[in-house]
Amino acid sequence: MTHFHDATTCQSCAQRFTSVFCKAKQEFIADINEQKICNVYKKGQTLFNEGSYPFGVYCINDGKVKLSHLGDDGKEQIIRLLRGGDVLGYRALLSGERYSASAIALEDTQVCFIPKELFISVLKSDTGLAFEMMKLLSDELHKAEVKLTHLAQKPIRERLAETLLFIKETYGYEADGITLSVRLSREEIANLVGTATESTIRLLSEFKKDGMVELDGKKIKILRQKELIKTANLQD
Amino acid sequence: MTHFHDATTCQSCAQRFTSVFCKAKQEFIADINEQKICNVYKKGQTLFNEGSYPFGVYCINDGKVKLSHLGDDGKEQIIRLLRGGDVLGYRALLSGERYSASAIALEDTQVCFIPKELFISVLKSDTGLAFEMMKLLSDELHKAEVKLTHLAQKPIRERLAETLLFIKETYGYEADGITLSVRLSREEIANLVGTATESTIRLLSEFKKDGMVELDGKKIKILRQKELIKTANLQD
DNA sequence: TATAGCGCATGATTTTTATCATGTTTTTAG
DNA sequence: CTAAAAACATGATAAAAATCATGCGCTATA
Repeated sequence: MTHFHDATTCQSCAQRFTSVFCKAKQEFIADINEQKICNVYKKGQTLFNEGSYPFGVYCINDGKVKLSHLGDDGKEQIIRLLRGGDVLGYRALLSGERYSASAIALEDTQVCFIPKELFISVLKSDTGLAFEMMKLLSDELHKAEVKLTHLAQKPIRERLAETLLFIKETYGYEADGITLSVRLSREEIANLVGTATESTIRLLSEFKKDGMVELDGKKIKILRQKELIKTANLQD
Repeated sequence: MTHFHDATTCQSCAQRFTSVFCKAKQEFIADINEQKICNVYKKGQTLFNEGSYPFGVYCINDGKVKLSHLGDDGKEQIIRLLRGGDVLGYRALLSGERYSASAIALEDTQVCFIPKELFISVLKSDTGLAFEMMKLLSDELHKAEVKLTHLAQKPIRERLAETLLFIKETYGYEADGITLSVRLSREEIANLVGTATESTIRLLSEFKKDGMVELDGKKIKILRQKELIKTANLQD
């Protein structure tokens, strides 16, 4: 079983320099530290469910989480991948709606929960944090718009290559420097790319044949990142 | 040529009850009123261009604007449609980046420009407005995520029906109660749906044959909204 | 007012992608 | 440890969508 760092206080939290909250004033960090509730979710467990009401925000201390939407026909669409330092659950809270997506742990994950009232009150008194939140939302909106454009305009082959690079950007490599450090099923990759599972499987096999990746079950190694970038046909 | 209402002051502006700014405190509204610069953009004119730096936010007083992205291969993707009361340009400003999309007037449009420094300083001092902005961003993010899911999972026929309904929601009908009150080219509709222009033309013809719409050049009349909703296969 | 160009329309064809079918391998649970 | 289920893989086929091609009609403009 995964072993976690000590995160009993926000002041000693491993994420204290990476999270949005690092910009909050010390006094508020102390408040958060008092009221936060830490929790460990095992792989596959749900932090919150689409359709339910938000009671606070979640702050990932260590681990990996996927945020996914159900399409009108019940098919999962993975909207975002989250890692240590990321905050989630704020979107529904800020727009005063139910959760529009479910959050599920991709591996054993340590999470701090910050109650709604506290979050809102800190946000009200700490302008810096409010601006950080606005920046965070703006960045997410930007990413969503770019993804939207690619989804509308790029063929699946390019989108799969892009998705593999995105996974690498998000979670990085294992110690060997080439294995993606997350285990996703082919179906999950498909739900990230926005395609059928079989298409993903087929294209991954092609990428393997082309020598760009190596496949070993759910372990994916990136052998030629440059070619993958070329395959993804990215401008930036 | 279009004739516009008087909008010389924010206090008498037709949008003073609908815009996000309606939640700003009176004192700040007065500041904005002093520093704003009003302008009329003719159909086809650009308010700002993807890639350039934002110097403020734009507030539509009256008119219609499209916000669009260029895909990596240069194809337009329409991200949002805006109308009187809508604000634009804030995303890039808040995340401190260049514009990631261009804003182009779909018809003669009256716009107020609010300089960056003023916008930021009001946002700093007016918590209510900051929360409104966070809510706005959250709502946009939500819409983008839903659109993303539909783009990934729904066939073009459903997406076109949904787009027509979306246009209706955004701009409404003309006096006759059935004609969409915006003139978009087939290509623009395609760039909203995320498909090829020919596919859009073909499907619109089908919708016409099915008696759901009536086509008269760029004039589109919705004859059977219920069937259109069914065709869009929407859950909510 | 002639005409070049654009937007609209539609047919034919090709490409892309999803679906169905089937077998194999890997996990999971009893 | 073993059976059942889930995940992976791959071929065959069907469906969806893009592309190419052509023609028509409107409109901007020289």
